[in-house]
Amino acid sequence: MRLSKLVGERLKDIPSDAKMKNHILLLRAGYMKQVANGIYSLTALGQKACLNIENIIRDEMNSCEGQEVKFPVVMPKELWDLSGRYSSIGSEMVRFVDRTNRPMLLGMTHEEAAVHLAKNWVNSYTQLPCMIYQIQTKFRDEPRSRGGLIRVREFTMKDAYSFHITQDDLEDYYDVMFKAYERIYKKIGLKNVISVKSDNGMFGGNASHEFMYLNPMGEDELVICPHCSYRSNQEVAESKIYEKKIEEMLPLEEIYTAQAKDIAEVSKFLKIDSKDCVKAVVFAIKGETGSVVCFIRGDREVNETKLRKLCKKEVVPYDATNDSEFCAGNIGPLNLKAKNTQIYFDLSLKDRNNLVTGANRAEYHLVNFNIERDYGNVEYVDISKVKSGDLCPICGKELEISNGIEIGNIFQLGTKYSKSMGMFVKTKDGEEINPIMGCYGIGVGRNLACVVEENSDENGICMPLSIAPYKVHIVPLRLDDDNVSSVSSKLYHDLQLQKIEVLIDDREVMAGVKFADADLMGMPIRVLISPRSLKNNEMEIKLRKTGETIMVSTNNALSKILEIMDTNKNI
RNA sequence: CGAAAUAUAGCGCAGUCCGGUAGCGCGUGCGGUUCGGGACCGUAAGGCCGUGGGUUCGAAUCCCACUAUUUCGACCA
Repeated sequence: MRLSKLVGERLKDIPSDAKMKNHILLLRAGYMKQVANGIYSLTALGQKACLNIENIIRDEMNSCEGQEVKFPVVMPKELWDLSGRYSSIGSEMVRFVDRTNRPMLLGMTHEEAAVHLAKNWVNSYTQLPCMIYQIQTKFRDEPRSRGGLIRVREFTMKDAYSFHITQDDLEDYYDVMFKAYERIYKKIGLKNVISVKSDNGMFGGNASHEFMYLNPMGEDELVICPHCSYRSNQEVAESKIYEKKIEEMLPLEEIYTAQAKDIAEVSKFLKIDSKDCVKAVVFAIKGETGSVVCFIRGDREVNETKLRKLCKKEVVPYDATNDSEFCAGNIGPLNLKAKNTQIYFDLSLKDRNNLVTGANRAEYHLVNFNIERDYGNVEYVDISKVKSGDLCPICGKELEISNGIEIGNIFQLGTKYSKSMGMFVKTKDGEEINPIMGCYGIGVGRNLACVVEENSDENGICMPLSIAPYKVHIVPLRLDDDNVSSVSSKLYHDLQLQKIEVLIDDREVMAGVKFADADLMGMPIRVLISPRSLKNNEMEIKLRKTGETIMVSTNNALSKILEIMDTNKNI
């Protein structure tokens, strides 16, 4: 490709909308252009990089006996009614009607399509296990996209679906996919990746893991044990937070606490540790009247995912300030007047006494509150977020919290979809069962964004060889020099004959401009051809990532480039 | 969906307070001098000032509504 013809402008200024490094660089280097909120066009650079990632994924899926298929982007409502997800998924799914007024939707995931495709020709255990996958556009009407390709509404993703007779068989295959994912991240140039236990969310099912690219800008909070293998998404993380503090019970007393409302104010007012306070957190139930009140130790936060699972309702944080049912700022278990309320006590309150809690009366709190003595026996449940310094549920040592970007996930679905959609296979014994399913996703663009996040410097992107849109970037200086012109165009054609993707900077501009653009776009191998080096019949090969420079004779340039590409798969 | 900000040339921005027919830098075309890290000189093109309404002799500027984008929060496989 001739750079002068390459569509997509390179920007000197930082686009004012971009915050994350990958977003800034992909825009500045001309890999993509925003069309609308969370919707981008890719240029040839962006598309080639994505295709390279897709092909790495494709190879790995094929090596796991996957069969590449293609599901439709648009599906009829009835298909999704079978699984119940047409109604259970909210406005992130785009719904519309076709011209005959038939309700349709845009695919945001394809479990239903996968079962629909497989159910009619998979009838016997002899056909299982099998896996089908696709690489295709998904649309999710995200309420808030951000970070360039990190979180978008329209994106390309590989999604795979496997079918099994037994749970053991699924687990074996799950492990095969787990390892394939690890190879994929390594190949595309992402090192800082870990896997964590995750929530099953709208998929339902049993075990699931997310692959996380560790990054402080990541939207997911991860709980990691540095001492053992425990790694979990905060949503489902557990910890030992049990800190007994049992003293002689003192008499319950109502005291004036003025305007002190939140835990920070109350503990400061009373000069006590926030761990000795009972925090009340109120949630509303989506689509229903009534509320959920959680009591938790003052220094801790409620994990909404855990709470949702526990009460089996969609709960959302609720501002009780103007609700006369509650005396906001002074809510406590004792004398709580609110009706139609579920109450939960977090484990963090167990075996602690002489606590401070709201008196359900403005400007008053109770001190020396002892749950069993003053309120009664309660069942303590785990609804707490894990905090840094909590103890690992496996090894008991201190946990750490990190942020990560989800770059892939694998789920054990169980029979949720095969059952609801009536897919049956006959076992060896002639029994008809619903096959057990797994599903496995990777977002292509998000992975590209993470690769750029990890592989860049102050001058621009350092594309890994494996996914670089062009492997070699020829930079001829002084194209008005006949020798430079002919030597560089010969190398250009020779590389093309070798089927190597090559970019040549055929613009008659100053050296600095060419260098800056080459750094920005980030092709891994740069070949500099100039009158100066040609005097010695040489050209200069420079590796973008390491800065390493190799002088090579004109005759040996091609073979040297091939050698570099062969031996430096990791540049 | 809640809070805030922004919207002027391809990109980055000034002009808005205090109304008088739009400017800077980069980029782009042309001519020239340069040219191994974004060089310089000259010259030219490029804007319905987000959209709609209002006030006014006159609106980028004041008022109202809407829309889009961004940030924070809510939400989210």
